[in-house]
Amino acid sequence: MNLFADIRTLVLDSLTALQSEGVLPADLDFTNVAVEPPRDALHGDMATNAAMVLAKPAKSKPRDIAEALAAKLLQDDRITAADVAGPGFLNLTLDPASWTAIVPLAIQSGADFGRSDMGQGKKVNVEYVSANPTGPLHVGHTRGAVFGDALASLLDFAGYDVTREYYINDGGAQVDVLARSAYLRYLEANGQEVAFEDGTYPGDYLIPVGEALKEKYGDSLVGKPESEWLADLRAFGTEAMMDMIRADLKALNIEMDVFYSEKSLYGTGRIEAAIDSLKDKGLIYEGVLEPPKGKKPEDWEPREQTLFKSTEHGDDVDRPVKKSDGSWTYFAPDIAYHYDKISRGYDALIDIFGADHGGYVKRMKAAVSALSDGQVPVDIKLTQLVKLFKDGEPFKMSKRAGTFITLRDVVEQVGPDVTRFHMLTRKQDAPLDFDFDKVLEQSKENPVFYVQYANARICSVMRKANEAGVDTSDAILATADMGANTHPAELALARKLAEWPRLLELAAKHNEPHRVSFYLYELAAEYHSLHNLGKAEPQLRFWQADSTDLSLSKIALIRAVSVVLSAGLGILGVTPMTEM
RNA sequence: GCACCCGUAGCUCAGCUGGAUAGAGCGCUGCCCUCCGAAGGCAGAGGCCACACGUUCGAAUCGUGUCGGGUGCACCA
Repeated sequence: MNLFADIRTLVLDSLTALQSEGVLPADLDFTNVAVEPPRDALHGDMATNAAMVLAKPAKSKPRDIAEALAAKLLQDDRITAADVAGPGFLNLTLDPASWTAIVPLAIQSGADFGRSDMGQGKKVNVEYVSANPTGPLHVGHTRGAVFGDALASLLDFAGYDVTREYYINDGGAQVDVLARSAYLRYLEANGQEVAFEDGTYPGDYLIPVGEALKEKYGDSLVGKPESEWLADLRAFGTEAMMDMIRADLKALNIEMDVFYSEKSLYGTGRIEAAIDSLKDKGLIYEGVLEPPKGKKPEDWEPREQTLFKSTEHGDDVDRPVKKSDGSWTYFAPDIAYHYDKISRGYDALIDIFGADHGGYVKRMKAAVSALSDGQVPVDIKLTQLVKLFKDGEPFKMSKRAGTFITLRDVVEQVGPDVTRFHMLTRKQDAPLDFDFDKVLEQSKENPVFYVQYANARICSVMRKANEAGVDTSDAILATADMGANTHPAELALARKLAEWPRLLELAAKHNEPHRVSFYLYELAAEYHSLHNLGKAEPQLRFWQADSTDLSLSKIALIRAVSVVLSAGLGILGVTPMTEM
């Protein structure tokens, strides 16, 4: 299915043959031999660097190896030309049928076209969003949510066994604040005037929580000391917030497999067990940290604490797991949480954090490395900020000014599809501009639209053909003769389609779903280009009134484009549009 | 002060495992609708890939350093 992989196999086989013939020495390492699309289409269909990679170990000239390899490769039916170029590149031209053979395959596979087994069913845990359960999700969370979800889908498509997980930070002081804030709203619901001081959450979203509390408790908690209601309200508030967050995620079509509670780690001995595990490795000690250099806090004083020797696993300084009063730091339950993930048998962990957690990466990696004895790789992806624009003007989020932009605000204004695609048009670690007007613009300036438009155009052509009485069902198209697709622009499109399985594996290997977005844009561009050629050259139109066979041949090609667009959009979590 | 991310066309950004003449969109200059959706396409101009050194047959890509921008920096979460 992956033509590039097929040809690479052919190249390796040929090299092996050359070895047995004594042309090449026997002990060669082929791992760096690549077969890839050339940058310039004029160089042919595929290029291999085999000769240059092997020249030194084989102690011969690159061009000599290339010549010998070329002769071997030409014996294969699929290879119609093999030219040595530049320092020793071997440019291969393939029989057009090799490319167009991808079309019926794509149509038969449908939404599964490009699925890979590279993951070999390995268990991967992708943790994302993990926002504190103290309020609605905002735009910053949106990016992490979309990125994490698309990455999870991508890995699933690449053959991994993926778990989508959310870590609920319901164990710290911030849920006490939530409980107190909810209590104020409860008093309000009971007719009292309240003031929201610093250190409380004044957001409107707690008003219904206050009313629900009145519903449940009547006025029985009014005037009671905190000790009588704090624990109950913490649980009540957290649950209410998580309901809201789940609904927010649902609005973006995100569903988690696991919600993991931080609180569930306390009082169960699990934090202690994780720390003990580190202690067994000699990585826990009592000590005093140096003050941070260059920026000495006013109230700094040396304190003896329980520390994790994270420096032994690549961190810059050792990190406290207990505060000086003996209680756990935030880091301790996080260690326990990752210990739990490891013990659940994952082969790899991926954490997606906001950019403001950048300082947390090294210690987390150190912890996982220590806990798993370096056996479980953890990749931590930071998602950069989203800059919001309206009418080309930037505007800032500010809780105080009341311009607190929530995930819900964004999705309600532009819809989940546009939100998701646009958030994936940049690498996750580069800042992203989000202009409420531009993302809705219906022009090629807007990649979301451009890709959707290509699919809509294809569907439109097929509708036209249908109206004329041509059966364009996939069953028919999959058997269409591809021989009529010989024009360079048609072959270019087929070539682009053939890149899909390869691209997908690369995107999955690097944990970079944005590559899918860029590929889809390029594929759409190839399609639009061919579509327009039909205006000047009627023989390139997809729907040929005087020949059903010809029409089916050409429509099969673009149906395959639609299949790949749909599969790619599916990974991004975007619904393909059949008309606009 | 330290750590992490970033520096590619006027602007916003791609660029794979190091590979050939570094790509796209916007903007700019022209052109293409009696014709499958012009919501599109084609062509042109525009680059010291921040800088320096190193590794290499070969560096935008890898390494080190410098400069510039962003973010985070005990006992918060």
